[in-house]
Amino acid sequence: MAGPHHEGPLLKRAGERAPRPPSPEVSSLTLNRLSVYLRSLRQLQASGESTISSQELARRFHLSATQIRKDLAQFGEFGIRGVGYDVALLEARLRGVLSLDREHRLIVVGVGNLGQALVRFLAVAEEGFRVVAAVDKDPAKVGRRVGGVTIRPSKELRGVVRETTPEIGVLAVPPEAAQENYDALVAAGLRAVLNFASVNLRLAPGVPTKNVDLRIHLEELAFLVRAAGG
Amino acid sequence: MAGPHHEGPLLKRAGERAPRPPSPEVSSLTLNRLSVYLRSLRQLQASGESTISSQELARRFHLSATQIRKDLAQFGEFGIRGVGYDVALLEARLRGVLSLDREHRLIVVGVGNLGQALVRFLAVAEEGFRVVAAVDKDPAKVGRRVGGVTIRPSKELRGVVRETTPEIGVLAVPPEAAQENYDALVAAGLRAVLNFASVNLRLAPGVPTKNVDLRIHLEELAFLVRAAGG
DNA sequence: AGATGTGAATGAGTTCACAGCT
DNA sequence: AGCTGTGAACTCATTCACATCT
Repeated sequence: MAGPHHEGPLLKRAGERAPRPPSPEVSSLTLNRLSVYLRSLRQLQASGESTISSQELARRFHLSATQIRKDLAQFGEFGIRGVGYDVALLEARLRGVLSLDREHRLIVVGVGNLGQALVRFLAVAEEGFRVVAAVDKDPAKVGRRVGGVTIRPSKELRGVVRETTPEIGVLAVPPEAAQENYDALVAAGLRAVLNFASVNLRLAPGVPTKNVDLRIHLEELAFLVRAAGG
Repeated sequence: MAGPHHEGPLLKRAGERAPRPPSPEVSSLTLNRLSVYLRSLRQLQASGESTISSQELARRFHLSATQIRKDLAQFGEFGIRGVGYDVALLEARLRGVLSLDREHRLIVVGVGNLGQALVRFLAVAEEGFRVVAAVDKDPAKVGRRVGGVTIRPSKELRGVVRETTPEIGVLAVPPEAAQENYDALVAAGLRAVLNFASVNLRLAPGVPTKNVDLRIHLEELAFLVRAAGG
């Protein structure tokens, strides 16, 4: 899982002109590592490094050199043999692969504790993603502004989506409301969903969905603490 | 790896008297699915079901029957051939396996947007886990109460840990402060860490650590949206 | 010389298919 | 008869080892 359990189908196609035409499906694991590589490259860029080998990248960020090369190989040839990778170039390429060269618009559904924190967090920190709308069922919350957006009623979801054209829905409602809100997001035309509710959603085909479940992580740690002799 | 990148080592040992003495290491994937099964069983219990087969469990919650049986097999024999599983019994067993039969104490480090939401979320919603302390570097935040705990200064971490004896640390500080705070948690004797900062931590051996990285999930969805023809 | 990119080998995880119990 | 529990087959992921290029 990252989000561990059931997730949306993975589909093909890589970076636009990258020499990997009808490549096979890319795994979630690989994609998630690309994000990690990208983050690491940004850090290198910030500290002025211009070139790096897979080995050095691995050493500095606790990764595997072979795996870096294998992962990158799925999207093209980005390095120079005998030299390594140009930091700025690889960074740009990975951004292209992950389609971070354009902005992704988000709508947050459910503005409780978590939803509110997510709106603020995303509003501030997350370059490449922008919260364009938020809805909540509770009339008391409607009209309030959070992190630059005004909360609208859940019932108007469809209209809000038409007006603000988000492509990714962020579900932060209580578990019992998750499925209906998920279905509503799909019906409204959202292209992907990030789900924070602790439920096994019945997924719509063609709408990639990732689950983030705090409780699952805590329970894993609870097990590991005891397994380690706690 | 569900939490995608580097994570702590997995260790052995299952449910106390379960007939699986020195079982091999349990994978993160299996553990995370156990959490899902447990959640599903709770729901069945709530709706009054007393017995269920792996097949029916799979059908209702979009899981795999074989996988349920294989996962459970790592910890003992919990079912009755020809019949299925006793819902209440299996629920109790899984809680035992995951060591949810006792309370796990948490300390939250960093009480910004996310940290605050986490404290409140955990304070309210998460049975089996309890936030016993929160610390923050910012003197302006110190002394304020959030979700039942009073924020204390990060500098007093060691003392706070001695007083409140948490076993799991929840890291919700900015990326640049993550490593030092992680190290401080380890030094203070925490047994596990749930990290929300976007960094590749240099992990302490013997301290299981899970990363939850919002940005990684969003980037995966960004890729998938385009791959699906967006 | 030195690093990439990659086929082959290994390992991990899932699914199949059925023996064995109730 | 029906469902669990599990070895065997298979699929997916990682690592090895080296041919290839600069």
